Amino acid sequence: MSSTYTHSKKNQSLTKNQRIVLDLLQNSGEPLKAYFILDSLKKEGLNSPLQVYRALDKLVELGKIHKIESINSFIICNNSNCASNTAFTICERCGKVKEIKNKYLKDSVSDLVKDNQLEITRYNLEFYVLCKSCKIN
Amino acid sequence: MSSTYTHSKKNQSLTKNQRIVLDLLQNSGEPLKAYFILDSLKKEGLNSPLQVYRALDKLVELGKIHKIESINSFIICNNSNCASNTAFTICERCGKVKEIKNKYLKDSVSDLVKDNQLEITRYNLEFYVLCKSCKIN
DNA sequence: TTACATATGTAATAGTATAACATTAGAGGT
DNA sequence: ACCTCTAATGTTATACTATTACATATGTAA
Repeated sequence: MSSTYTHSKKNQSLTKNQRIVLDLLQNSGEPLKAYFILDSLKKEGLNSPLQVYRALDKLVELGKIHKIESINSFIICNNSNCASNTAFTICERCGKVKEIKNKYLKDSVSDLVKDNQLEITRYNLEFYVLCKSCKIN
Repeated sequence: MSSTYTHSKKNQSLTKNQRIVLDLLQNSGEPLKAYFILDSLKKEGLNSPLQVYRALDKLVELGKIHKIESINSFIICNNSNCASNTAFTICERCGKVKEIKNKYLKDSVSDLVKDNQLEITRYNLEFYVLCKSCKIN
């Protein structure tokens, strides 16, 4: 078996471990934790935490997924080309996470931090909210 | 010995554990990790992780310190009244963390997220930068 | 003083992530 | 086809971060 494993058209050039982790996150759409991913993919041949973390690290580096720091979870990227800059809303009540899609966000954000002694290389923004359905109920 | 332990004028009404943890963070000014705090305060009578985490939780709740999620560290609050909203710069090279002081930040930030289906209850913003001295060297 | 909420102390354990090392696979050049 | 280099893998062990559970003590207010 080839290790680039081009079973699906998408996610070519990924290795098998990277692809099955990405597929799981893609199919889920929700933030998943590393050890949950490990449990879910035992049957696919993932045996150790390190295998999961290595795949996750690579996928984060490629911008295909993001880590949501405050909940130690990983989620499929909902944009394109946002390997370094991320912004999420997290519902305080139900925990639902959505990636904020806003191509102008980066510029706005840069304006916020006006200290020209430093340059922003990347950012991670986590907004806690009451989501629509939790607001109603 | 009273458990409110008003040794210093500041930080009155805190318990002993809360006060020694806060004092350490105040004197340090840098982000510290929970187990580092534990080691540092062994001689003051802190014996277990839980004692540290309980003090940290309370201080975060009071807005006296903040947790920097992406580095699992805690830092003294550099503002006032920002129990729920935090913004930091973190140098990619040297790791130095600074809290962003900007009383207009909250309004600006709210404008960024224009989806009126949801309301922001709090936020945590982590900007990775090259700090002044790392930029030069 | 009673009652209640909050904080403490302690031991055990759960959850998250990386170090170290040996091995294998893929991509490019000759 | 072969060599070489880089990246990924597999495995074991361990380090780091945080919470559960339970018994005890303290502070505050009726």
